[in-house]
Amino acid sequence: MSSFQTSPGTRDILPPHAGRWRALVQVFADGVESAGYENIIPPMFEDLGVFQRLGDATDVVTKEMYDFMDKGGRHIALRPEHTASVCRAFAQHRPTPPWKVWYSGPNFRYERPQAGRYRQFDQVGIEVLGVDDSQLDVEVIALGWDFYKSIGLSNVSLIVNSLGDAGDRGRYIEALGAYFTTHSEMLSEQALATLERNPLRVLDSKRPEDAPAIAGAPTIGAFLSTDAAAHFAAVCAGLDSLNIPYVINERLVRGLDYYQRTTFEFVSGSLDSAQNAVGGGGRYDGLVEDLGGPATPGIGFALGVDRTLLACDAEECFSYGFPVLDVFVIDTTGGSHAMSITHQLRQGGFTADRAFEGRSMKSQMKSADRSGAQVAVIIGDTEAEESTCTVRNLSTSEQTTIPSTELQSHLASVLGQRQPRRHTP
RNA sequence: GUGGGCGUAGCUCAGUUGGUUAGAGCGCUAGGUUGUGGUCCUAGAGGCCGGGGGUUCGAAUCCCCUCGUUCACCCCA
Repeated sequence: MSSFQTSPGTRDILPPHAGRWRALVQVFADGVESAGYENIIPPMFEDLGVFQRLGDATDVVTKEMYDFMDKGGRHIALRPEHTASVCRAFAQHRPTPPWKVWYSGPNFRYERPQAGRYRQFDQVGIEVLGVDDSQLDVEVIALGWDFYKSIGLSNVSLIVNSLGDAGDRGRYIEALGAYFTTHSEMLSEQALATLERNPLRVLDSKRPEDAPAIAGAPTIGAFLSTDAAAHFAAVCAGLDSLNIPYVINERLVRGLDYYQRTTFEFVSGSLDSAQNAVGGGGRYDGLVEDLGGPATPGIGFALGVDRTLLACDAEECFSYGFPVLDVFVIDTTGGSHAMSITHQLRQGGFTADRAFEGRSMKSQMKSADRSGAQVAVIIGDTEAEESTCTVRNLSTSEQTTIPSTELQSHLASVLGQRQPRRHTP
């Protein structure tokens, strides 16, 4: 046992998993960039106040924040999510709306780790600021939906709801609180505690004993203003016209307090754990203003990278093959030929590797085999003396010896032409 | 924060009612093959049995504490 291990809720993403991870982010980036979204990289920590705007009643703010005083006496917090940072960035830099951005990176929440839940966890996501149009809601949801399709996930369902405008939400929460209070004898102890902080969140309880009370609770639909109801109907109609299947669930309330109007969640049917929500988002029209910016509508979503990959494992999709080399260079004369040949091949655009420490021919051949290289280039005493090299096809075991000067052109004819590396001027 | 399961080699795991020097498979290294991989054979390296305390002549094994991990609640991606 080594002296140090990763801190609870964190882990090393090792190869080959890290390669698959990066590939997933790449697919996401390609998808949203083709829709006009540009990358934003906010800092990993901010003034605590930025995140307190997420809501006093959310656990994310009240008990899960990684916060500390820095040496300058500032109260700092590691970001628990990206949305608040993006809105802070908008308020700070005032870019011209519409501002369409995407991000990818780690977030931090102090929770007890379990399946699909870590203290440092990665999300990819998008945010759009400055557009109040139900068609944008449809675009955002569609981009999330299309991403899951593009990595091969089929067992993901989309759940949508509307929380109405700020006023609707307030009236609904009031009615909900009144209802649960009169039925408090039907609620679990935990649900009663939740009721104190935020009646909306009681709807999230997974405890069976709370189910009857929740089933009889008033639903948000009846409280929507004319505007909010029309907005939601337009979103649903848009999803219909794009043939994106969805389920309306009036019990869907998202975890952060800033959501208004459209909210949605992507749930994997292949994850039997409690963490089956692989992504979620919604509209947050008041957040930029809360952070000191101009009144600006906003909408976005975040997808959990870990959970998405867990879902891929369950559905056996988005498999990742480790990168295969073009060439493995074997040198039994001490290694200096391998050093120069791999360097030249890499400059010529070939992927190439070699062994070190002057190992035996057999050992180097094993390394070549494990590397997955298509051909081995072999330099032994004979080749060194004659300025030749032996090129061996590792799948057919055929090999020929050629003059060293013809190596690159020979490889190009065997493996196909490669683009030489160029240096940016 | 609350509750349950589990910690033995790099990995997956055996280990009898407590009893000498803790094992296997895979992986790794080397040799069999005086320049040639994937199969096969042989050998080798690699363990504070998570950590600390206790019971005992004797503890991987029993007890307590602790740390880690895992699952659920809570909450969330």
